[in-house]
Amino acid sequence: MAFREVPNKVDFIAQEHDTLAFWQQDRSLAKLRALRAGAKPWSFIDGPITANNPMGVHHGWGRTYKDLYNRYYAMQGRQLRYQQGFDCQGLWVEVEVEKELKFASKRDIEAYGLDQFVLRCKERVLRFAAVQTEQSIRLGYWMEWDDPAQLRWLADQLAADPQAEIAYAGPAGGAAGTVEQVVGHLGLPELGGSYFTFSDENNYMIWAFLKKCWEKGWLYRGADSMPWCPRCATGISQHEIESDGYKEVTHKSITLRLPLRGRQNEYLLAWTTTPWTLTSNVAAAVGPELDYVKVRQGDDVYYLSKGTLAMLKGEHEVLAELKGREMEGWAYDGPFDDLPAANEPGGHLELRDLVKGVTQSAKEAHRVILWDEVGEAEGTGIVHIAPGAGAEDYQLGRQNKLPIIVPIDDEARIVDGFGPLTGMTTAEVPDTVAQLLEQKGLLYKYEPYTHRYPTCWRCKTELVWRVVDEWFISMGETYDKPREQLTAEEKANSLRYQIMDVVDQIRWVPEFGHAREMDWLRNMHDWMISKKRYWGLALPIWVCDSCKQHTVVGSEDELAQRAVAGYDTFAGHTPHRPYIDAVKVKCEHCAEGHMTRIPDVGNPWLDAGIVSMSTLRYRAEPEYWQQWFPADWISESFPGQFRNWFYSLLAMGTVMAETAPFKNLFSYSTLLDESGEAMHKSKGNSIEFNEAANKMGVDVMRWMYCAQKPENNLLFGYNKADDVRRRFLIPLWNIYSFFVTYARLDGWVPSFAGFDPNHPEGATPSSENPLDKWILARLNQAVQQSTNRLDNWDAFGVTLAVESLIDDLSNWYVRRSRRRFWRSEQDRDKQAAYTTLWHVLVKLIRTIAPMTPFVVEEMYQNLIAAHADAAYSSVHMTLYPQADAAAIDETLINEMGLARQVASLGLSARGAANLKVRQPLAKALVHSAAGANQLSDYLIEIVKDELNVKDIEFVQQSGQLVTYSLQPNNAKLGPRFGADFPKLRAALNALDAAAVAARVAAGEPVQLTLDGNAIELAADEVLVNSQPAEGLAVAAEKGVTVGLDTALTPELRAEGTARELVRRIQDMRKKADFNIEDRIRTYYTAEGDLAAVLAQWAETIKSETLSLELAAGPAPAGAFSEEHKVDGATVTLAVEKA
RNA sequence: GGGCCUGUAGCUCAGUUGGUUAGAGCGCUGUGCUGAUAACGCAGAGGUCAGAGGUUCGAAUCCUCUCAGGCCCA
Repeated sequence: MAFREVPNKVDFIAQEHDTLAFWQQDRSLAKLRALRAGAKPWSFIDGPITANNPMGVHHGWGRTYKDLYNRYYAMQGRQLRYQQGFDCQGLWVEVEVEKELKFASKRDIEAYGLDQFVLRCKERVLRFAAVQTEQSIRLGYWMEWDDPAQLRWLADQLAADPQAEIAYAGPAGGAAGTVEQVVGHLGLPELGGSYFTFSDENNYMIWAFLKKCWEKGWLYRGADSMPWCPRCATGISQHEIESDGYKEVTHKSITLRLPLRGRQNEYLLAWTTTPWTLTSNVAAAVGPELDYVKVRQGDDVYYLSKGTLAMLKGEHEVLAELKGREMEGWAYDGPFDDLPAANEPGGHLELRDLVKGVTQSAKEAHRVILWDEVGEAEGTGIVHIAPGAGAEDYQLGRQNKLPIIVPIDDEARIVDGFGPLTGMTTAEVPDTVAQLLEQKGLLYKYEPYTHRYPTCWRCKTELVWRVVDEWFISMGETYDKPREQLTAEEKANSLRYQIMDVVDQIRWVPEFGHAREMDWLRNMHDWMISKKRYWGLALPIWVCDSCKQHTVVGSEDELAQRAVAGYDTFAGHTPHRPYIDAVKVKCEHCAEGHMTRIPDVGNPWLDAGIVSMSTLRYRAEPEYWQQWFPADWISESFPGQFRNWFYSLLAMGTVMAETAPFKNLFSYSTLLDESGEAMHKSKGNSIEFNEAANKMGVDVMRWMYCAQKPENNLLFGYNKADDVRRRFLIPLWNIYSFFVTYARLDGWVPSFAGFDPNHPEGATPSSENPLDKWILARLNQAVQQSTNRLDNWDAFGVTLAVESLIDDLSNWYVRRSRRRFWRSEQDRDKQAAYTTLWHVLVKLIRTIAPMTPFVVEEMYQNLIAAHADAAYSSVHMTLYPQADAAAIDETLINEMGLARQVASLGLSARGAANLKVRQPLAKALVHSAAGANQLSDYLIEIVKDELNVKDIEFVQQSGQLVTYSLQPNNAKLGPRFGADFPKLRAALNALDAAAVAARVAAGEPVQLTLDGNAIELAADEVLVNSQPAEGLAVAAEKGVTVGLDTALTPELRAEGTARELVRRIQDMRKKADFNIEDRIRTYYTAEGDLAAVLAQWAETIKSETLSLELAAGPAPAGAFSEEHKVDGATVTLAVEKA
């Protein structure tokens, strides 16, 4: 059966949709899985994608890598799991649901009802999981996907009645139960499909992890001063204050006078941009080594740093200078010592544990403390310290055993104990604070100040700092000694170092990933895992109502056993708020106490980090887990993930398995727009995934992602896509189209004797034709390189090898082979050409199948599947091509390189001499300094044809053609002569270059004298360069020189004219809209020389233009006729179909 | 302040273990060729390899410092 016709212009995007439909109808992935069942596993764990919005083109980048290595290892015969996952729990979902419901604060959520709110969160996750599933399928990401329609149906059911009984069929099985229960089982073995981090198993697996941490003593309740969003009423971790979490804000800054106790009319000058924190002032910090000055202004004396003197208003007189450390301990009066909060021993806060042992009140504690970080860039060099209202302040407060005043509640309202300020928000107080200070005579300056200030990454509300209680996983000590000197005991006590050991077991790509993860581990604080919100992992921590002790529950079974009340309310629900909160647990510390779950939910990186356990059935099927853990490979982008997913995977893997949860980690950089700016919806420069897929096509996107060094930022856009299409996809398609067009004309079909469906192109064909041998050598070279590159997670290297091969195929092999395909006789050489090109195409598309799965599938269907009964239905079921090392003829590759170089130089020489290629020339002279300067006859024929010369002559020495210069072979002689190298170079230059060139060309050694000593250099230690002699049509490059004999005989002139006429007639055929194979009749009326040429070259002209007749005389009516000027004479030409 | 990454032609980027005259694509200019494809060839202009110092016979490449941009930590 002949090949199906291939249009040379094709709608790649429409074709991709057809291919998607084919894969679905063919059930290609299921067939592939069946083929690989029982084979050696290749374990990939997909990091969960946040199912909260449609995916972006940056996800496309990562998912392309994931899919391509999955496909590559499937082609290496390995068995895969094909499970990707959705990240489902956490504040990001809450915030979007709040937006949908138009909520302004946490109170709105509580009024709405926690159970309903949690349902809305689950619903949203399911709907966006459906969207992302569709998008990922569009990208060609082969995974065991849930049916998006089914996911949407589940969301609808959840909204209608979560307790309704339903039956549900997942990709791998079915289950029945309430909607809520089914949703809680998504991704589990009985259903198959994507994993969801809100699943029961994921949550309970984290319980097991936390229980283990608890038992080891690593899980503890602590407190921290943290950035806090008053609108979300929750802490924001430092991680979440990204660069765009800052915005330019103008605040009212206050400079105030702090009266020094026991020094009449002397004041510290302190400055702040957050007036509300003055309510909680406890201390004033100075830099110990900073220079301070004592200045007089009127009757008052001020202290401030020397470098900030300019901030003083009005005249001043410097009285003295002193170092900050001399001021340590000076006591002063605080700005709000009249308020109750300043008079409480230990300060004013709920978390009394934090100030255990602190007996002073803030009023009693006010004093100057030292702090190395104090600077003079702004303010007065004296920093007001409020340990309850700032991060560094809190640390300093703890170090100096200061009282702590926490002035605000979770919505940034001033709490009781602050007199007239109580009840106001932090945003409202500046004017009042300034007024009160003015009344007390403490205000020095009150003016606007513009600076970058952190805001909530979700709602852009300005953040405040609060001291709150949170739960932490201890990272352990950071010891001040090299890691290898730690004792076993020290390591056992420190999770930090255990993780570091695990990091060493992993191959990081790029390599600097190792250093980054280590840096993160060295510096990271204890891991805060709690969040005061609603939708997320229910932290399995219960606190006793009477004795206040804590306990941790490690599984659903343990919960059932230990429950003493409220279990009925919870039963049948997923372990989420509010139902889980109803369960009371018996206290193990005091006899009769009931324990209540703390209301906090978990950090979502717990959800993501546990998947190397939860999705691999750690609890239910240890053998299965053993088989698939650790992952062979994981991948995410590196900004952020070293401290997020990579970290949480490592931490949890280390705790649970004491080993690396993955063996290889591949990471990549950031996707930006084409001008290098971050993509932002608000900036209008972002490109939606769907838009990109439907405008540029997915194969183009995928190749663009691959053709990029992953450690560099990817500049993504339509121009780059156009470039990729023109450089890669279109040439590939045109080669294919060319092949099929001619194979159809000739009725050529491949032979499938000894067909192996795993390697459908079969063994390397044998051909006598050097072009065929050459392209087969290049093909196998590219396959070898590709395999090697992919084995090292280097898709970019593959694109380099493949694009170069496609260029060779398109611009040399096919171009040079065209006439072989055109010839009318079916000889051996033509058969060899078909066999070779078909083989190259099939092996090539299989080499790139992991990267551009769509276009190669289309080609495979036509080139293979339609003809061989035993073929697999999809190219993606075949095994990765094996490079045929015997076919890689390096000598031939080099020779062809020389031939192309000679052709290129010849054309250059023609250009320089203004000799057009249509004009044949008698001879080209070639000189190559490389020594073996011969080309086979066949290659010489090619070069003659390319250059349109009658003869090629290789010359050993050609004084007319070139002059010589000598150079030492640095790589060889550098090491041999070392410091004497410059002398050697000078000595070499002093020799007669032409004479040395002759010896070198003959392979003879060269003698010279160096410092009076005779030296002998081997031929390959001397490099002979040739420069074109002046005034000839000569071009030279890298040791090869080509000269042209420019003398034109009348015969050569006539032939040139004939070729010119052929060209004109061909052009007319095109204009007349004839088909390529149409036979025509050609008529002419010409003068003098032209008439003679037409007569003399009639046979050539006829055969080149498919003219059955070339007749002198006027054209019949209806023929396509044109008048031409050739060589200054006029000729009228006419063509008509025969 | 500390860690990591990046800096090569107008733009986007390659550049292997230190070794001959630092390359490609795009863009620009000129030109040639074509039943050769959405093209292609040849040539030209375009480079302080971010800067300085060092190691070396020899540095885009190795070392130190500085500058600029980015990511992370503080």
